[in-house]
Order: sequence, then structure tokens, then C-alpha cells
Amino acid sequence: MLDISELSRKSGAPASKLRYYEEVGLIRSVGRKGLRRVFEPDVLPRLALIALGQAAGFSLAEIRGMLGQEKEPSIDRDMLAAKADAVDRHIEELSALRDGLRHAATCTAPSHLECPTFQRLMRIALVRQGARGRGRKQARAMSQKGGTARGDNT
Amino acid sequence: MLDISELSRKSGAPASKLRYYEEVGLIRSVGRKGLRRVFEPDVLPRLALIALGQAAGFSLAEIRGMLGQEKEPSIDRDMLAAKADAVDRHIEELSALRDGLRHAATCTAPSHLECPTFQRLMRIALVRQGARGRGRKQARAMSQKGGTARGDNT
DNA sequence: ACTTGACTTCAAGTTGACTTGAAGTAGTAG
DNA sequence: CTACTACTTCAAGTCAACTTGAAGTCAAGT
Repeated sequence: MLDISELSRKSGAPASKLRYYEEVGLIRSVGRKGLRRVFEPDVLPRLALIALGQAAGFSLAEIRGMLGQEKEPSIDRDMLAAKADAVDRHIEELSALRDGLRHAATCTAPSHLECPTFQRLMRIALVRQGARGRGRKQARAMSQKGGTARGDNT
Repeated sequence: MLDISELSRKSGAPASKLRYYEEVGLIRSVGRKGLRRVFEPDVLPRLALIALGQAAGFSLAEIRGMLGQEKEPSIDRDMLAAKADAVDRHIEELSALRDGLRHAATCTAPSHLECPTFQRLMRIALVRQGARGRGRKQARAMSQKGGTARGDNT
């Protein structure tokens, strides 16, 4: 059993974050000692899991969905596989970006704008921009709002 | 010369975003026709460049720094190379994550918590969490705030 | 000349993920 | 028994990157 400061120390997350996570249902404390939360040690791996999900680009809401409220994470395997695919696509995009950046760094064309590689990059960038639902925040915000997102004014 | 709606249509970005970008100094309009902004066509590649930077995980502030206010982007090549390296590190992390996710999706260990691969994943996640300045928003927020970020309450 | 509709400004709102601050409480050391 | 300190709650603030809304303006078509 851990109190919040121990958990904070061991996990590296500030106490405020841990309280927040509890508040939004990502972790649970198993009781109180006086006022103080008491955590089971298994929240540590769970926190790691959460950090993992974030690193992979998922929102806390998505992560909560993936982890469920069970004690044992019991992650949906199809979900996981789908997420892996999503990460993979992200990686491909980033690879293209990296290549483009490297090229741009060494390119001697008079202006980047005239460099074909740079132009290819731009196309990639535009594709990304145009892509909906790629797991970033605006996309989610839009989907919640219901999507008449292009019209600037009525 | 383009007006904002043409630019919006061609770039795929809503007009509000374009106004916002101008406001924060990412793009410039070269004049007005009546009230209406008039843009030179070269803001199109510039917008692509901005989208590119975002895709690579940079903040608009960073991108503004990279692009400078010159008309010709004139990107600092060392900067670019450094960014490419950063993207590369990000890719490596994501690759590990993807591998881990895939494994987790097919892993038959009684609980993920007991699976060694999953544990490795967690270590990666914790490393990521511990790493400062990895180019995401909190990191930036911290660096601006000046960093006494661990102390929960004085 | 007048209407129209696409633009304009400016302030305020939104979202996610937290942090910060004030004010209160309780286990523990002395 | 009293201080002390580390916790507690709750509301409010922050940050980036935009979006939304209200109210105004102006160029062009009829």
C-alpha cells in the first residue's frame, strides 16, 4: 500500500496529476488513512500503461476506454491492434517528414520552394492536414461538435 | 493574388485559421482590397510548411522561429538537421510502442502485467514520461513557467 | 441606389490535461 | 496536548491553437 507521495515518487508523476487521474477515473485509491488516499501497488503499472497510451498519442478518454475500470487492465485486443496500426501510419508519416527535413537541411536549391523533395514534403503535409480523425485534438473536438467545420461564417 | 476564401479553399485551412496565423505572424497578407486581405500565392507553400512543422510535432512558436519572417523561408539548416534528429528519436519511441502494442494484442500471458514484453513497454513509457522537453505541450508549458513543477503544495 | 453576401474585427469560448492557491484536517513527533 | 506537516478539497487558472458569435463594412450585381 502506498500513499500519494510514495506513488508520486515512484511513478514520477506529481501528486496533483494522480488526484486528477483518480478524479477522471483512470486510477483508483482503495481507501483512506484519515484524509489520505491509499493506493495499491498495482496502480504503478497502470500509470505506466497510461503514460504509454499518451506516448502513443491517445487521449485520456481513449485510454480510459482501453483500460476499462477493471482491476486487471483486460485490454481489448482488436482495439490494441488497431491502435498499433494507427501508430504505424503515424510512423510512416514521420519518416517521410524526417527524410524531408534531412534533405532540406542539406539541399542546395536556391530556395526550398523550388526543391522537388521539399515540394513532395509539402504534399505530405497537405495530406496530413486534410486527413480527418488522425487522433489529434482538433479531430476529436470536431467530431464532438458535429462537424460543420469548414464554414467560417454561416 | 488570392483572397482569403481562395487561400482557404486551396490550402484546406478554414479562414479563421488563416486570420489567426496572420495574427500570430506566421503568414502575411500583402494588402487589402477594401477590407479584405489579399495574399500572395507563396503563402500556400508557406502554409504547407507550417502544416509540416506541426505534423513533425512543433509548436507554432517553434515554427515561427524556424521560418523566420523573411519572405523566403531561409530555414536554418542546423536547426533543420536537429529537428530531423528529434523526429527520428520520436520515431524510435513510436516504433517500440507499436511493437509493444502488437505484442500486447496477441499476447496470451494471464495478465499483461506479467508479460515481460509488456513490462518492457512500461519501462519505455516511464522513460518517456520522465523525459523533459520532448516537444509536447506540457513540456513547453513547463519551460515557460520556469520549472518548479514537481512540488505539489509548497 | 440599394441589397446582398462575403468579408472584417474583437472578445469570448472551447478542449484536454493538468497546475495552482486558499483554506481546512488529521496523524504524529515532541 | 499542542504543533507541525503533509495531506485534503474545490474552484479557478493556464496553455496552445483555434473556433464562434455579434456587429460592422464594403464591392459588386440588379
